[in-house]
Amino acid sequence: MRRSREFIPTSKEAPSDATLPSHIFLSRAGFITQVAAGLYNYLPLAKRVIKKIENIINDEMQKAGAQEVELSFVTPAELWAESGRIEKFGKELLRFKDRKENLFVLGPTHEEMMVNLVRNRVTSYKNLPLNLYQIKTKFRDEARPRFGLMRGREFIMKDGYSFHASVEDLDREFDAMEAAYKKILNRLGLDFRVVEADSGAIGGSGSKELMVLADSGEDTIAVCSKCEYGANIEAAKRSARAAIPEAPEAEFNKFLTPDVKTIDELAEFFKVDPYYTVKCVAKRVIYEDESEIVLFFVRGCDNLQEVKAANATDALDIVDVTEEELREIGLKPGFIGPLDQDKAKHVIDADLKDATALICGANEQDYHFVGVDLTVLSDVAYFADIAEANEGDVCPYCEGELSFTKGIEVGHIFKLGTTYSAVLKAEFLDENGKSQPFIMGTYGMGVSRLVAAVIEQHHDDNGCKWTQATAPYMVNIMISNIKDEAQVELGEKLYGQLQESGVEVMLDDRKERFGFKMKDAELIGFPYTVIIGKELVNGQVQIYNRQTTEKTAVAADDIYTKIMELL
RNA sequence: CGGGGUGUAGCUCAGUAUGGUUAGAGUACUUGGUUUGGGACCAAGGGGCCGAAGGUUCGAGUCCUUUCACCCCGACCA
Repeated sequence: MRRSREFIPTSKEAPSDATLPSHIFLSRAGFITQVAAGLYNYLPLAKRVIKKIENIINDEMQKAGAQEVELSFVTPAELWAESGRIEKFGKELLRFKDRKENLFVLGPTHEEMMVNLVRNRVTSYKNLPLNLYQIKTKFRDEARPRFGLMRGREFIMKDGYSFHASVEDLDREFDAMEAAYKKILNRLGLDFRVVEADSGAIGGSGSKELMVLADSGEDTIAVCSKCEYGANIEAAKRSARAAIPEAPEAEFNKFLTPDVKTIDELAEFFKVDPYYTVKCVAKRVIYEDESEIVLFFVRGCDNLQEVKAANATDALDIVDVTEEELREIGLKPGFIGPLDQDKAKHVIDADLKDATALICGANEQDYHFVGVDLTVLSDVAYFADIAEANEGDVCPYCEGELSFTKGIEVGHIFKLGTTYSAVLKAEFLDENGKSQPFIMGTYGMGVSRLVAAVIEQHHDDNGCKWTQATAPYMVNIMISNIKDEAQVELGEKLYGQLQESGVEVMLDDRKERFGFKMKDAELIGFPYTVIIGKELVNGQVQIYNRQTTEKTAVAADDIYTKIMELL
C-alpha cells in the first residue's frame, strides 16, 4: 500500500482521557477512533492486526479440532430467561424490543445460544465430543468502560464451547485448549502466564486465566519464584508460613486495652507480631433473597480476600457494613473476637484452625483476650481459606516464594460441567440409552483486547512496536526526499519486489520531511523501515529496526536480499 | 450505582469569577514559495448553532433552570 493512499490519520496529540500506552498509541497512530463510551471504530491498520490475530486463532483451533460457527448477535431474551442469567447479568445485558415487541438482548457471551444450537441436534454419545467456536463482536453494557480497547463495551472475542459425554473427556479437551491457547499467545509474541482463577458468576470448576504480563494490567497475579504456579490474587493459595515468629507466652486472660482498636495498635500494645493477633472483617453478605452480617476472621498479618469470602459463604455479593450496624446487633467494633458465636455468623480463616497463643477481641468495650487457644473452636466453627496471599508467602506446591505482578486477562478457560446443559435441558443418550446432560467446557479469548495487550507489552516513548505476527505491515519503505529521482526509483523498485514476494509492505511516498516520516513510522510501529535517503548517493540505504531502534547501513544493491533474510 | 470534573474549530485547549465590537491560540487542512536526516519556515486562506432545550436581559460562550453526553475516583467486571 502507498502511504499517500491509505487512511491512517495519525496525530501528535492523544485524546485527553487516554492514560494507557495502548490507548494513546492506537489512537495517535490512526488505528482506532472513539465513537461513544466504550465504542471504537477500527481503521485499516487495526483491521489488519485483528485479522492476523484471528487467523492465528483459527489456525490453532483448526489443529485442535474445533469448528468455527457464527451465531446471531441479537439473541432472544427467552433463552436468557430459561438459563436464569437474565437476572444475574443484570444491566450489562443490553435489551431491546423489535417491532413486534419481542424482547432481545445483544450477546455478551454465548453459552445459551451455543447450547441451544446443539440441543436436540446432537443426541448421541457417538457424536461427542464436539467443540464449536466463533470469533465475534460481543456487547456488555459495562458500568464503566475505560482504557480504550482494553475494556470496551463492544469488543471482539473468540468464544468456544465443548460438549462431552464424560468428565474425563472434558479434562482432556480442557488441557488441549490450554495448550492451543499457549501456542496462540506464543505465536503472537507475548510474554504471558497461565494462572489459576476464580470461576466467577459463570460457575463451574477448574478455571484458568491467560494473563499477558504488563504493568498496566488490571489483575494482580501471584507467581512462584521456583515452579510454574501462578494464580489470580482472587484465587491464590499458599502454604503455611515457613518462618513463624516466636509465640508470646501468656495464660488465657482478659486485658484492659482502652482505645486499642486497630491491629497495629494492638500489636504495639502487647509488643507481639501481628501474626498472633486476630483481625475481624465484618461484611454484609448478600444472597438471592436476603442478606446478613458475617464476621470474617483472619490473622492480623493477613487481609481478607473478598472473592474467597464470597465463595466461602455462597454469597452473590459482599458489601461493607457501618460500625452503627454492628453496634445494633450488640457487637463492639474494634473489640470483636471469634469466641462468642451467637451474634453473627462467623467464618474463620483456615490458617487459624488450631492456632494458639493468640490475642483477639473480647467482644467487650476496651477489652481483649490474650493467650487464646482456638482449638476449642475446631469442631464448632466454620473454617475456610479466606485470607489473601501476600508477597513473600510460600508457594502451595513447592518451597518457592510468591511474588506479585500485573497481568491483562486475555483468555479464560473453564470446565462448566452441566451448569448450562442441565437448566437448558440439553441432553444426549449414553451407551446405556440413558439421557444425560452434556458435560461442557468454555474457552474465551479477547481478540480486541489482545490488540491492546500487544502494545502494552511492546512499545516505547515513540509508539508501537508490533511483534512480527501482529504487525499491520512488516516493512515500511521510506523515501526521504520525494523529489530525488534516484530515491524514488529505488523505493518503487523495492516496493514492487517485496510485493511480488508476498511481503506486506508500505511505501511512504508522501511529500514530507525526513523527521516527520520517521516519527510517523515509529508511532505506527512497522517492524522494519527501509530508509532511502541521502546516503543513496554513496550506494547505501539503512534498515531501521523498530524493536531495537537501531539503524543498519546496507548497500542499496543488497537491500532486497537483506530484508528477505530478516522476515 | 455513589462522589467529582468537563462540554468552545478535525485534535489539544484559552476565553466564562465581573454579560457588551466580527469568539481566540496551537496543531491539522488548502494554496504559493523556501527547505529536505528527526514532527521545518514565510505568506495567504477555508473551517464554529460555544453539547441541547427553555429562561433572565436592550444584549448570553459567559447568569438561571432543565436535560444529554463524555471523562476521572470508587463499586462492578465471562
